[in-house]
This record gives sequence, C-alpha cells and structure tokens, in this order.
Amino acid sequence: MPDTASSPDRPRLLLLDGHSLAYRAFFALPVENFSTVTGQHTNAVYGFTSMLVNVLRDEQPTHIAVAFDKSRKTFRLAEYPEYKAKRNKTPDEFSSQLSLLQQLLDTFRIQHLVYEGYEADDIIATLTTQGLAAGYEVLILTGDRDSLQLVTESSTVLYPMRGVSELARMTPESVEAKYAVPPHRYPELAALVGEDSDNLPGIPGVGPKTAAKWIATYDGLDNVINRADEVGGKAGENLRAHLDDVIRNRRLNRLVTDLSLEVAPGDLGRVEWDRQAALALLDELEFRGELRTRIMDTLAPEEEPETEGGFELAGESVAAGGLAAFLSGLGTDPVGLHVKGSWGSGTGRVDGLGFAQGDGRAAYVDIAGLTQDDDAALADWLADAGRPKIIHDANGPLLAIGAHGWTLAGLATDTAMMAYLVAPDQRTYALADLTLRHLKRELKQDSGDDQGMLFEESDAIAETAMLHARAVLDLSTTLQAELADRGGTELLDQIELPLVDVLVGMERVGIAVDSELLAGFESEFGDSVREAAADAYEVIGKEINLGSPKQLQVVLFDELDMPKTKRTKTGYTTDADALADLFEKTEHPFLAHLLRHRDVSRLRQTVEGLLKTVAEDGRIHTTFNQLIAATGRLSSTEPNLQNIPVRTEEGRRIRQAFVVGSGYETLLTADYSQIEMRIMAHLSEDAGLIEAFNSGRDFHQVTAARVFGVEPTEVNTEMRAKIKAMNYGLAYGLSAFGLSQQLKIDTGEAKGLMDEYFETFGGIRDYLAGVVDEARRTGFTETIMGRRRYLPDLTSDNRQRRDTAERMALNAPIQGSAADIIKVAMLNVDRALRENQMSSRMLLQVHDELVFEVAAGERAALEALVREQMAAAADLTVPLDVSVGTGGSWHEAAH
DNA sequence: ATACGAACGTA
DNA sequence: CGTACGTTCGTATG
Repeated sequence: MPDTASSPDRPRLLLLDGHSLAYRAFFALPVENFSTVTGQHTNAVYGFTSMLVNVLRDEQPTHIAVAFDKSRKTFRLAEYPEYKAKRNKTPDEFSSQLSLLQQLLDTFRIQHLVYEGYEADDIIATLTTQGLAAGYEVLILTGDRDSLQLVTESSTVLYPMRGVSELARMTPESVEAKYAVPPHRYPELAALVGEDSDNLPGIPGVGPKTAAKWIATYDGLDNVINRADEVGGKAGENLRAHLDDVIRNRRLNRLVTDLSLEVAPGDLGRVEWDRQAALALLDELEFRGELRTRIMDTLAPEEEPETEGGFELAGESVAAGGLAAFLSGLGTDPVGLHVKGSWGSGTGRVDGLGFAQGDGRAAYVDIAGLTQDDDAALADWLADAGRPKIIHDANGPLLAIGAHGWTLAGLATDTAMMAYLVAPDQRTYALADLTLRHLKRELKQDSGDDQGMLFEESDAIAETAMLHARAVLDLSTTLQAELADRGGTELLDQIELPLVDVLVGMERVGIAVDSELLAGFESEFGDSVREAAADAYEVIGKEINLGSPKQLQVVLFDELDMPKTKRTKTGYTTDADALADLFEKTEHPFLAHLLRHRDVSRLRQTVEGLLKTVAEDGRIHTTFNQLIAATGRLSSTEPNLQNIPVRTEEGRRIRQAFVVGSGYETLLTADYSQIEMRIMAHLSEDAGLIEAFNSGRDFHQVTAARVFGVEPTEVNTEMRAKIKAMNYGLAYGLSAFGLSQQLKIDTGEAKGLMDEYFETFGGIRDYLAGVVDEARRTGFTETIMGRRRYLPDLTSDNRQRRDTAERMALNAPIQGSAADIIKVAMLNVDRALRENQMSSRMLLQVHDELVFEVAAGERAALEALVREQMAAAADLTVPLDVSVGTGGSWHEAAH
C-alpha cells in the first residue's frame, strides 16, 4: 500500500490532467497493440484509464475531476506566439481518442472540466487552491511538471515515470530532493532552465543544478533577476543576455489559481458509475481482460445502486408427494421455468425446477426427491401444451428434460431468444446480463430480511432457481414488448421458437462416425506431418517450431532474407496466401514443405478433435447455437461440424468418416444452389439476373455471357471464373481491390470488371446502394422474414467503422434471408416427416445444406419430401433450386 | 491458469 | 481493402 496517511474523515480531492496523461499514454503504449477491429485507436484511452483506475484504487479519493485543455488558443499563446510551437501537430490518432475518453468518464460519472483560453493545469491549480483552503487533501495526477508548484504539505503531485504504470509521489520533500528547490520555486527553476515541450527556451548552459544554486544563493528568482549583474561566469553572461526569456518563461509557467469555475471542490464528490453504459463502452473499446476486471473491482466493489435493486421473492420448496397439487394450482397463465441441471453433446440432466407465477409466488422442486406420483404429475404438466412455460435459452434445458424421459410442450417464449432477436449483435444473453440490460435490475434477491420467504430453512439452490424463474417471467413481459416494437414477434413464434425442438432433436440424434477410419486418417496425416517437417528442417538445416509464426518470421525474413509480407500486429504475416506469393517469387523449397506441413497438421488436428468428441453411442453430437450469429445463421460447436473440410480432396476424405448409422439405409444431403444470389435476384428485381436463374442454365456462365456480351457457349473458363468471383463477392461488399487480389489481376482491371457487371445488372447496383441508404435511415437492415440487424456505425464519423458497417448492411439481408429460408425448410421438413410418419431424420445443417439419415425404404420418399419442402420454403421471383445426393457417407452423398 | 492474436476450416 | 462463424496453437500475461 502506498503511504497515504491521512485522517480518515478528511476529504480527499483527486485532480487529473486528462490531456497530458492521455498524451503520455499515447506515446508510451504501442498503438498497434491498442486498436479495435474497426481500426479505432485506443492506446491513449487505455493508458489513461489504467492510471485512473489504479489511483482510484490506491488513493480512494472522495472527490474527483479531470481537467482538459480547451484548445491551443490560450492566454499563453496570445502572449507568446511561439508557445508550444515546436510541438508536432497532434496526431489524429490521438485527437479521436479524447472524445472517447470523455465518454468513458461520463459513464464513470467523473466530471471533466475545460475552460476557454486556459489549460488543464490552470483548472487544477484553481481547484487545488480552493480545495486546500477548504481543508481538503489534494492529489494531482499529471504528466506536466508545471504542476509541481502546487505541491504543499497537503497537496501531492503524482507524476508518471516510465510509461503509465509507475507513479512518483511528489511531496515537498521529494521535490526538494529532486530539484533542490522547494515546490513553490520549481517554476522559477523551470523559467531559468526552460521547457522544451512548451517551446520555452531557457538560458544556454544553465541546467537544473546551476538554476537551483542561483535561486538558493540569491533567495528566489526575483533576486536573481535583480542582481543578474553579480552573477559570474559564462552562465552569468548568458543569464544577462536572456533575461527577457526568463521573465517571460516565469510569466507563462505561473499557473492561474483564480479561474471562475462553475464547480467547486464540494461539487466533485464521487458518484456511482453508470455501469451499463460503461460496460457497453468498454465492449466497444475492446477493453477486456485484466483492465476490465480492475475497473470492475475498483468501481463496483459491491453493489450497483443505479439499478432499481433486485427481485422480490416469495416461495417455497415443494415437499415430496405434493407436486401434483402444486402443479394443478399453477393454472394456465405462463409460468417462468428455470431448469437447474447440466446439458451438452445431445444430452443432459435435470436436478431441479424453479417456478415463478404471475401472482408473485415462486417454488422449487428437487428432482431427486420426487415420488412416482410426483414424477408422473410433472411429466403430464411438462407435456401439456395448455400449460405455457417460459424458459431462458431453452435448447439446453430441453435436452436435459428429454434425457430424463420427459417431453416439453407449450414453450410460450424464450427470454434469451427474444433478447437475441431484439439485438442480435450482443455478445451475451446470459440471464444476469439481460436483467441489467432490459430491466435495470441485478439478478439477485432484494436485500433486507427474508421475511417474504416461507422457507423453513435457507436453501440457496432453491432460492437461486426461484430467483431465476422470477427474472425470466419479469423479463418476458418487457422483451415481448420490445420485440413487438421491432416487428420480430412473428419471426419468434413462427420460426425461432418452433426450431428449438428441431435442433434439440438433431443434437440428441447426432451423426454416426467410423472411428476406425478416423483413427486411420489420424496416423496417415500424422506420418505426412512428420515427413513435411523433416523435409522442411533439412532445407534450413535446423529444427524450429513450424507452428510458430514468430520463429517462422526469423527464418523467412532474417535468415533467408525473403521480401517482407503484409504486416500484422505482431510482425509480418506468414499466412498461406503470403507464403504462396513468396514461393512464386523465390521458389524456395522450404516454403513448399512449410505449406504442406500446415495443410496436413490442420487435417490431423481436425481428425483428432473429431475423435475426441465421439460419444459412447459411436456418434458425434454437436451443439447448434441459435443465438450467436448476428445475421440469423446457426453456429455449431463441440465440435464444429459446419467447417469440416471439403475444398481439397485430401481434406474431403474426412467426410468419409461421417457415415450412416446402423438400422438406416443411407445418408442424404440436400443443398440450395446459389441461394444468396437467388435472394439478391429476388430482392433487387433485376430482370437480367432473374432471367439467368429462370433459364435453368449454369448461372455463372450465363451471367458471364451477359457481362462480356457473348453467347453463353462462348464463355471460357477464365471469364466464368471472374464472374463467379464477382457473383460471390457481391454479397460481401467486395471492393475492386479485393476482387483484384482474389483473381490476381490488377485493380484497374477489377474495377473495369465491376463497372461492366453493374452496367449489365443495374438492378443489383441500385439494390445494394438502396440497402445501405435505407439502413442508414432506419438504423437497421431487414431480411425477408423481418429479422433485423441494427447497425449504428453506419453513421459513424470514423471511415473504417462506417465502411465495415456498410458491408455488414449489404450482407445481412442476404445472408440473413438465406438463414430464414433454410430454417423454414427445416421446420417444414420436420413437420412433413412426422405427418408422413417417416423414420428418416435430419442430422445436420450447414447453412445451405441439410444432412439426413434415411430409414430403410424411405430414400425416394425422403428425397421428394426434402426437395418439395426446401423449394417451397420461400416464395421468390426465382426458383429455389435444390440438389440432392445420397451415399453411405457424407463424402459419398456429395453431388 | 488465462487471454489474445494468427491462422484456417466452412458457407 | 469481403460477410458470418469456431478451433487450435503459440505467446504474452498474471
């Protein structure tokens, strides 16, 4: 702990010089390590915040303010046009951070002050003077040494040494020890020595030593000036020659202590921070990890009174044997249901259930203590669609309920799902986050005594489960209204909620794998890895870690002296594209071995990962996450079955290990061809594009023919490849540069190609431009099923952020509509399978592809059903083309 | 132990 | 200087 001896009741005022501290941080922290994905630099904000939080933690001030310079036009500049003239123009990368910093201070509810014509120092000097007069202890955190003149027995300057992590505690003693003058004489010394950073030249040949000696000898600067004649030596001559400078310096470095500020120290008392806003801003700045925790620990040690508190709870544990009576008393109003348990990999376990009713009552049921009658009653209630349940993030709980042998019907809504549809870009939809985000309440019981509780004994598990159920029920009302406002109710009710059951079913079933085949691949790829590594080592004459970009950079760029590639944050990229370029230039065999090593290492690692996830039933049960992708797509984890290799034949072999399970006939895959382009054709109403699809011919060929003005039969491979790249790139907001990179043509040619394309398909150009315009106006994009994505950055004044948001706006309706369509198809296929009492089942979804396990004798019927349902999932102005393949493995079922 | 960036797999 | 994801590894932090 620092030495902060002070009487406990003496108020402590902390004053910070925002400008000087942020400026220091800006140069102390490497900017390349501190910028967000959007390109916003944050090193100054980061460094300042880090210092601020440390000092808040260590010094525990009762009052606080941050002062900023208003502009360069200060009274000092007016008096001395050269003031700070040498200082380089403030970099834009710095200026743009000041407003972020002030936003952050706002969320911390820390006042920041400016005063026209004066500098931060002057504000601090004024407040220090007032504070000291009022009996405060004052702490000044600044990177400007002028403030040392403010040091007294009751006021201390904290001055950053080396970077931003160490602070020197400048007391009268330490100032005197360091500069050999008392604090109030520091500016006298500075006037003699000069201050480079302010462009205040001092006396040549006079450093702090000489200056201090003079001040001591003559008792102050005034006397040094008055008796300048008496000062001997070369330095003395210089003094007489530069007296005017000295006098001017002293005038300029005297801080103003009597500004008429709108606030006084008494107005600067600490206030609770705006936790929500702060966390949102920290997210935006991508401040994670250690600093974020430090902020949390320092600014929110216990509770956050800005929320309206927690939840009221009144309830009890249901005793064994009493469940039937309890459940029948629940009635037909929606019940908040919290499932306590665990789940994943297609299965789960229920430990307990928390209930919350609309009348405020709650209850908890411990599954372990159920009688047979209880279990039966619960099974009935759960399966009764007339007893509506509201669950938070129901997919996992449904797995657990299913694994217990129960079925759940009547899922009225899902709070996590609603929150996702309201704002699909959020990182988390955890219940505790949602109560804060949407109810401004902490997920905790209202403090105070437990009088409302009917517990015989305190049961933390039951209390928590009831609390969660209560929060879910409360949240559902708010979220329902928010979602209705955003036009998402139908999407929820018609698509997302019904899809939960389908996905849970797919996860539960899983897909069969041939583990022995996988094991064979593992050793095969392993051999290839060793070979490639040995070959690579031989070329360079030593063994390095080929998986370490850092070691690779040394070999490639230092030892082999290859041309530098594109920069990354930490050096130069060694990605496959760059290595391939290098190989073209140098033909160095090391590169070939390295690329080979990369490929086979990845394949081996993919196989190893898959093997680890094979369950006891010989199948892999992925988890489909419905609340991750902002566009509405699903994602797949543990393992990710949506990125199994397919591009190269070697990788594609891995799909041979995904096989039909015993008792089934074959696998069937069905995918939409060019669904995103079809959606573009539909949304843009471009006649040429629509016609291209309706012609039924090869789409890329036909569009290429149109663009190049030739007959489709005259389209050669190269022409088709170019237009194919263009077709695919359109939905991503492809630039001429990007296209040129991909096609390895120059930018001019790529530009010409794009112009030609848009000339031919004007509807596409107009549509893409219109999407962005509309999104900028409304703030969101929308898919054909009304799924919205909000993109506030469309109006950002940061060009990079804006450009990124524009590409998102281009892509979201297209990718999102495709996601909508395949979700509808999944629902319809699932329904049709049940209606036809078929045993075939859906196993996987890979964005535009569905994988099925075909029951004996159902192959033809399933194909017909799938084709029909997938094609009918949306009514577009172009047909939805579905291609189907079957085979004993995923590989063979390709088409 | 944990957290992040680089790299790379899919649509 | 093309969108949307998830996983692994190496490396830098604590």
